[in-house]
Amino acid sequence: MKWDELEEEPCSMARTIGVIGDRWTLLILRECFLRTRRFEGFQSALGITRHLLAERLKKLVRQGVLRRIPYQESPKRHEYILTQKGLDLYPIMMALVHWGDTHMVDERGRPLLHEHRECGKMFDPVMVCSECGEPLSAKEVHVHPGPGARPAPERVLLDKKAKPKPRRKAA
Amino acid sequence: MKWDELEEEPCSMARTIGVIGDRWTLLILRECFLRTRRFEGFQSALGITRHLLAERLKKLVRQGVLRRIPYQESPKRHEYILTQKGLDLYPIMMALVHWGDTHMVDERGRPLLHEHRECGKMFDPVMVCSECGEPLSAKEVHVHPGPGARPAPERVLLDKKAKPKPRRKAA
DNA sequence: ATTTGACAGTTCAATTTTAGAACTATAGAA
DNA sequence: TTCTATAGTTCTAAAATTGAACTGTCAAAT
Repeated sequence: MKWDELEEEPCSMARTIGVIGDRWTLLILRECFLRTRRFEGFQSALGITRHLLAERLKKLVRQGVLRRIPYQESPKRHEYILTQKGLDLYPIMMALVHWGDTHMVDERGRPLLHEHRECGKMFDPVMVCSECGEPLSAKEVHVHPGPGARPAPERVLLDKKAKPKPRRKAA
Repeated sequence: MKWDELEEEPCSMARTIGVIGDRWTLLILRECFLRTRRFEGFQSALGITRHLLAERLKKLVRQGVLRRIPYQESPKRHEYILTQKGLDLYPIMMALVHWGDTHMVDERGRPLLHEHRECGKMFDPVMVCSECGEPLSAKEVHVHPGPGARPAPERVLLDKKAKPKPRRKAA
């Protein structure tokens, strides 16, 4: 599968993955949220090769996640700043951090704590329903086709083949 | 950077990325949440090469995100089921979908709608503070080192170098 | 006036990953 | 016996990534 194909898929997750779904891009975005703005800053913080960094930054700019803003003339220098589209990635970042905090910490505990300015407390992010405010879990959610739904060709194929499905003696 | 190194980093996000931070793994997990359980199911839904699929499934099992459960003897066949650790990835998945819904839809609209069983309504996921319940945004959150924090070697280096930082004439 | 250093890239060979396709193995069904 | 379904494994070619060096601009230091 080529990368650009992902963005064409009738699936919001696939499209998002097409934009930010690789290791380096996610780490670059982490740095963005930690206030890194310049090429050298990203490079030395991450140890990414300059080649890849240049490429990834270009892509993020092309996608409208970052904006390339001059901060100096002669020689021309630019900073990479999160757009609103980029800032909207925050829940994804926090969700990644929180899962790591929950399932990937060692004896030493969490590397970072997060303080909510509004209430002044250290917090965890919680994902809730926009309608009733209750916390969400996979089992309470049902999926329906939306207006942008299209049958994926392979699925159609599968469905057509969906014969009686012989179940053999269970384990 | 090697993949295993990511899991060693003093950063929950990097560790999470080490486990699920590549295109195919994320797409495989999408299928898991859509109730796909078997090798062929993943393969035909995604069009991933069988080689990579086998590898990714193995890794997810090793990481405790999926469990490999026999559903049939002779020939031995297994299903891949989300563990609790895997189910806990749900907020990440929803955050990815929601960003795509917000920023990557075409004229046709959303490919999928989500219904919350509790309240019966179509919803969007919202990330809120566990302490005060208010929605979160990047600017309201401050980061502090936690018990598991370690100075990254490169950062230390950077800090030492952090000289007055000559600013040249602005743009 | 020349050298040094910071910054933001670009280029290129070597290595690693991924894609695509074919192949293996088991066992029930036709 | 042959066909099909399932779950892989193996192999080569193509693509992506790494590591390291190189380019170019300008300010500051010598």
